[in-house]
Amino acid sequence: MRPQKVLDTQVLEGLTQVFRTKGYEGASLQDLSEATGLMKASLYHRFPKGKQEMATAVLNDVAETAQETIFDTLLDKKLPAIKRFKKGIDQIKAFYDNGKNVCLLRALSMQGGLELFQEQINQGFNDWLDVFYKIGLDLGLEPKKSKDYALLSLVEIQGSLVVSHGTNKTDIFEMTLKNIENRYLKE
Amino acid sequence: MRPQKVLDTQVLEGLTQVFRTKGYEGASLQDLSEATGLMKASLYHRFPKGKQEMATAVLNDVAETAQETIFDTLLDKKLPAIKRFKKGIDQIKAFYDNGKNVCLLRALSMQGGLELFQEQINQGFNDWLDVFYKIGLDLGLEPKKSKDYALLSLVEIQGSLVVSHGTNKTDIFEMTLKNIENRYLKE
DNA sequence: GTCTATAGCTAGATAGAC
DNA sequence: GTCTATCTAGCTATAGAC
Repeated sequence: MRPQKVLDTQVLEGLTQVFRTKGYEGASLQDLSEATGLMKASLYHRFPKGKQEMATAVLNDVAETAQETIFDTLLDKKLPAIKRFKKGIDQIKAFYDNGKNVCLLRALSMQGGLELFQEQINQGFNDWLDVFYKIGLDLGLEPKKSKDYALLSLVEIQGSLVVSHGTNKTDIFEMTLKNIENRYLKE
Repeated sequence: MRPQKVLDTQVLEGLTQVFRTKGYEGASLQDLSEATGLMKASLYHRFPKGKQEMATAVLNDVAETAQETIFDTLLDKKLPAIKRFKKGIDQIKAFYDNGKNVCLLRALSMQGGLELFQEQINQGFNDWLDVFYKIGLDLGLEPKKSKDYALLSLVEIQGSLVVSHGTNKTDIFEMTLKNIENRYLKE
């Protein structure tokens, strides 16, 4: 076995970058090749089923990252709810690079990608809702109110990313996160 | 002059449909041809600069539609503020076909489209902010609060469209509109 | 104004040398 | 495991008949 020229994690980083910014149809194998430092044929060696498999791998990897950096923080029962909530918000800020990153789920949600990855996209959004619901309960919200707040939080995160990106004002994202935080903490 | 086989308005409808669902890079001339009922060469006759000109025309047309159906309604000084606000919300619901439509500004906001149409996209979002700001004032909000509510409304509309679409639950969009309405009207 | 035909290029994907 | 070379199909765009 010959050694890998580029580590799997680096390849995933490159692929993620491209799919995030260009979407599924917009991402060409040439883009993916340049971003990873591997020739197209080498990408096919690692992902025999081609572009679709690359996107699936990226979706799984990003889901795992969100789980480990954000969700696990929010639900870490060793910390008091308020503390881990604030830490989680910071992680979200970092996850989206202060609003400069497009959400991968959104990027793959256009026709062409949506049909192929509907299941993972749906699962991805629902994971966010679940986690916000649970931390809401831990913060003392009634179940119904916690469900409402969870949906509202997800909607505002996604919306602020869209508007931040479209208007080129990333402070909209940060302000929105602050608002979300205040809504929970004033309870 | 030979008569048009398809009316300009119908061509624009077809183009809009495709750009909305597939984005800029994802929209092929074949897609656009099928959606409009015109051969590719005929599309080039009407839009000599090609796909980019088609997307620009669509952006302008959608902006005009938003102006005439939503913005003019919200700012129609002949009606009391509360009445036109409620009417405007209904128009927004119709504009996005109860959450089933993707927002064109968002669809064109991926890399590939964003650089080309940044100005129109930015203008589009700012038009929404302006109009919400003005109706907020008319409803009696303080300027600062009206500005906050305007941004929040835009963020929630965009976010609810993303989440509705990604989870295939369009009632999220309608519920969000209801929440936005209530936030203004309880003041 | 619309069409058929096609240019010229890039897409995703594969074969096979090393 | 990575590469060069190549295939076929699709892409945007254009030429020219009607």
